[in-house]
Amino acid sequence: MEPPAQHRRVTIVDVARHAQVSTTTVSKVLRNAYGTSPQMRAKVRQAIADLGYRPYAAARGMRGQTYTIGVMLPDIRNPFFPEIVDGLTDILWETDYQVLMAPGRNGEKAEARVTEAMIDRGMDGVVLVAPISSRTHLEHVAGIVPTVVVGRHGHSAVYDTVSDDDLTGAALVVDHLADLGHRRIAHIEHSETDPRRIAEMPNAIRAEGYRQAMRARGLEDEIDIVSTTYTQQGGYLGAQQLLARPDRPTAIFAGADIVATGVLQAVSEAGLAVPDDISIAGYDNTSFAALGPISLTSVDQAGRHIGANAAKLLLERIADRTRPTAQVKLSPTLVARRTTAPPPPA
Amino acid sequence: MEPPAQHRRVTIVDVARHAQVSTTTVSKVLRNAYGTSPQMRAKVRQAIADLGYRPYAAARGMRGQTYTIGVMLPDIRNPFFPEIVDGLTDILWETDYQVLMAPGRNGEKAEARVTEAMIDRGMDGVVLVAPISSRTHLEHVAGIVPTVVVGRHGHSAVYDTVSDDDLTGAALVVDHLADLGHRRIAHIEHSETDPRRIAEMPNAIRAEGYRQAMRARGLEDEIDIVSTTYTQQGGYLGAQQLLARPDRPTAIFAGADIVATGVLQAVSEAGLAVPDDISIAGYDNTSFAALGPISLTSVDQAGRHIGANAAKLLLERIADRTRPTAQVKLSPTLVARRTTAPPPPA
DNA sequence: CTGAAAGCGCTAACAG
DNA sequence: CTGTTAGCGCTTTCAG
Repeated sequence: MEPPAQHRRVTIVDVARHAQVSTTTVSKVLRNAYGTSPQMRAKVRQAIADLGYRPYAAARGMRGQTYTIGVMLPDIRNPFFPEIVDGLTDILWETDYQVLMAPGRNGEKAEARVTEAMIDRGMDGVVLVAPISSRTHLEHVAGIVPTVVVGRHGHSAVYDTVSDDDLTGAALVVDHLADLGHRRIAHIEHSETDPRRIAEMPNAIRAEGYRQAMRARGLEDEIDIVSTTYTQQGGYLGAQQLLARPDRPTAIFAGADIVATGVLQAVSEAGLAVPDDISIAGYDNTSFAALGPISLTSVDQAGRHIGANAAKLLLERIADRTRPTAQVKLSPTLVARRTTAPPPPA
Repeated sequence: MEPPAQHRRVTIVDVARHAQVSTTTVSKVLRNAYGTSPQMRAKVRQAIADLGYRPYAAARGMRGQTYTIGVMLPDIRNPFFPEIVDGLTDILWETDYQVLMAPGRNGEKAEARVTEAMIDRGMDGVVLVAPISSRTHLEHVAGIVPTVVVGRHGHSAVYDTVSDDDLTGAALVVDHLADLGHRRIAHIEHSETDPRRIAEMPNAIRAEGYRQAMRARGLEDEIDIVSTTYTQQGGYLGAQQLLARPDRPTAIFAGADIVATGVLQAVSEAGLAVPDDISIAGYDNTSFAALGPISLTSVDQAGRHIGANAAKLLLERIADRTRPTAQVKLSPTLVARRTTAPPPPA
């Protein structure tokens, strides 16, 4: 009857002893595995409750699963990503899996470090949101751990993907602006120079969608793209360039809402009124866009659904690593608000 | 000379064999531990490079450290928290530690789940940002794993704290508004009813700072607090209540910038102009506040410094779990922008 | 259906 | 300074 040593954790052995069964049985109950009688289960469950036992995930990982899912986010400042995380959590909350996130910082080195860290920690699955890493690296990761890639196009035989139809999304914006009467519609993109990634990255596809839509409207001569980054700063600098043009655009299509925030900033500093002097549209329809004083026209890509789909695909793949990969593509919609209006009279 | 089995990880045994040394030696080199000759180190390093070996963190955790630090964030939407994370990462990036984050979702149950998950995964240390859990729970966690609590006041003998002087911060806002000539200054707080937490939570202390400052300016009869939450939605609903008052306030002090976004929304919908009809101030000085069209007066609490301090304290505590706990308190500053101005003439 | 025993990859004692 | 050995807590064969 002596008290347990101050800092020793309750282990499976303690539970087994308390319930008068073997550790194997306890382990089976823990995993809801096949082959335990109801009485055994009840006894074990009681012992677990009595002792306040929780399995040590690190140890479980040595033989089986860690019940941990890693989510790599490119940028924790972009208000779009929380939507995806919410969608993931909605699904995973009901399961035994714990979600752990890490910032990829929009850099190949940082992303490699994060993915390696997740692999080394024995994570059962990973969700990579808008990764910039090479396809080779993504497939390498997916070869080791079940992987879902979010927001990146392209078909892979080893990982599942969930993405938004960025080509269509960009066209929605261009058409909306052209319908309002704009011709000089400029675009601010997140710079992408690697040809191997151009076909896959959402930012590159939005830019391509912009080009195609401009051509479709007979505005090929008005195509005007500034390359910066999907950050507030990127939007600010990009807009400054555009506003300095001799024939400045009457509308700016920012590749992401976070970019639009910087654009608004630059436009306001230039003493221009939105939408009277210039129209602004974003992409992502973050809660920021809906905000009264901002009221930004934006493309909604249903981040929560994206996240939920990613979670489901990941669970399926964890359950069966050999099933064929799936590509889920969701359709965006345009939410027109007060930052877009007909252009000022020439 | 046969190739290694397709999917077996390279282990410390492989490295030891390749370098013709014992696993102990490899382990020591890995940890930069005392007692290895330069030649040994070189040989081992070479073998590690040759084989592309990376230690399996889950296994290391069984005996020693996992080289993982957990960060619990209450709300991944609040743009203030990335600042803290950046500060943490600045320091931890140089070390072997990997930062993994999880959302506490502003709920006691969710927080318990997250802290347990971190403990169960053998994390070497945790940073809890603005936790709402009971002090008992915090001390329980800190008794198991080195812990730094951020943004919560109160002295503990088992965990270190880093916080902002919220009492002063709130006073800065009230004084600023009172100096401009406001008397009917209202405050929107994040509701706190648990008496045990009132003395510790930053939201409660900001509210108290507001009360004290109002009294100090002889405005005790004008004290007007609405209790909601530190979210955009909370700000929106809180402002709607305030604007419906028969004698509506001429200034609203929102307890956080994210709250101010909702306030701006409600004010705009009510057809009021900022700052001509009503002044608005926030707290946190997020990048959103600096934004041109918003230009929100706010209190800067140097999130990056908070994060860096937390990281340093945590590393110190991991190195020496018996050193006395420290309480770092940083001083906020007011950043006056365009959402505050003298009240409209009565 | 249940249990005994081996071992996952690593580190910590302890010898030499 | 280096190596041998014994586990960490759990899951997994494999017998009973």
